[in-house]
Amino acid sequence: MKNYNDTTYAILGILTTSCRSGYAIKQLIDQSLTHFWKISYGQIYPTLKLITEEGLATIQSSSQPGKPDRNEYELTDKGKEVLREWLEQPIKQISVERNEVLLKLFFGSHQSKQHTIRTLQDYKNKLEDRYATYVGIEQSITAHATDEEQDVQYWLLTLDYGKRTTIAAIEWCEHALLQFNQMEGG
Amino acid sequence: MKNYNDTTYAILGILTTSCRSGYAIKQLIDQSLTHFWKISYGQIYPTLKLITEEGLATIQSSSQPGKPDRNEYELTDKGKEVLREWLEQPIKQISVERNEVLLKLFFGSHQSKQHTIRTLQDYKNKLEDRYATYVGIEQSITAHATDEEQDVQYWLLTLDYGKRTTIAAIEWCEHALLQFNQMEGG
DNA sequence: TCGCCCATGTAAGTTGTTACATGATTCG
DNA sequence: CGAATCATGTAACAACTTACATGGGCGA
Repeated sequence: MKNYNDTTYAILGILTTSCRSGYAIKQLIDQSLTHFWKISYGQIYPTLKLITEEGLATIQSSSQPGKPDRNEYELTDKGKEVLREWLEQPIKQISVERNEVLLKLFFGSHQSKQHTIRTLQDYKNKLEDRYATYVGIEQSITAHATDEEQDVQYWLLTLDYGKRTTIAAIEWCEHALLQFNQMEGG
Repeated sequence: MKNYNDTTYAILGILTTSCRSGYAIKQLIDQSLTHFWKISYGQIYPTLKLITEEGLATIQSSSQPGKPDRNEYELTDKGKEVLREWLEQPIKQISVERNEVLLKLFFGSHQSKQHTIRTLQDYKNKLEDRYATYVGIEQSITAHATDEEQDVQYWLLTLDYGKRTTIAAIEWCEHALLQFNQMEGG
């Protein structure tokens, strides 16, 4: 069985939900996967084309009153099989997340403490915004939890991951800030 | 002042330490920055070339007994200035880390619980390995803490970040596993 | 009419990895 | 002599972003 990249599998997975067009896929990602996956249109449309060419999905044009036509994609049996195979494959090596703040902090001795403190405070604020976003997504998922109930518990679990690791990062910021502020005062 | 990408700044920063050749940069990254930054030779050497062309560093060939010659780079005043400017710039939007496990879990309803449990357990093991790696790096930094003492506290802070967020991820795994195992039993 | 949402798509550019090529020295 | 480490570099490819092009409908 041929291998595709994770972005292709992400799109195959989304096509199992009620989001079936390029535009709808982008919306779902921006609303519900944004904490661990992002895709731009520049990837979505070419990938949908590839998926169709490979026989993993079929395309139907659908017209809706008051809105432009949209191309709706539906997974074929082969497409479902490819998705299932990927799901059952063991995970690859976990990847390193590049972190600009840590990179700057690594070279922090070439900077004033004031600047380091400012960077940390800025990071903490951004993390708190992120946490608030997660709570928002959580609420909107729980609110719309009528139709696809089986998926909801999985979606909430991915959010819980985001919340927990974000809290840990915020606590680290607080700890680091305390350390630098003590230096200042001492 | 011209803008470069973060990888270029990472290399400029490393050139402030005792690592001054492409090979030594790669070693430092693999040993001490590996938890939040990775660069391949395919990027290091072209970037060093760029840095030299831009007048941010000068190059001297240095011969050592018993080893091949190496190109040693040294930051110019302009190079130091560019680094300092970057350090003082406010951080950009914090980026999303792509997570294959979360992506699979998001589509977990298309999979058996056994497979989900296996994926989570596998992930937990990998996270525990990662944690052990961090402790190892921490010990080697503390052990070699004689010369560049001012940098050490910053380096340890970046490791603390890695440790804290990894623990949070491990705890999430345990929580998720508990949830699925209860379903199994109940 | 202007701006916004809906909707699809492409081209150019950036960034990065992998695999390869080369070659010296040291150690077993 | 073979393997490992030290050392530099490039070419091909993969992945992804940004900016642009296009155009219909709707509401203020």
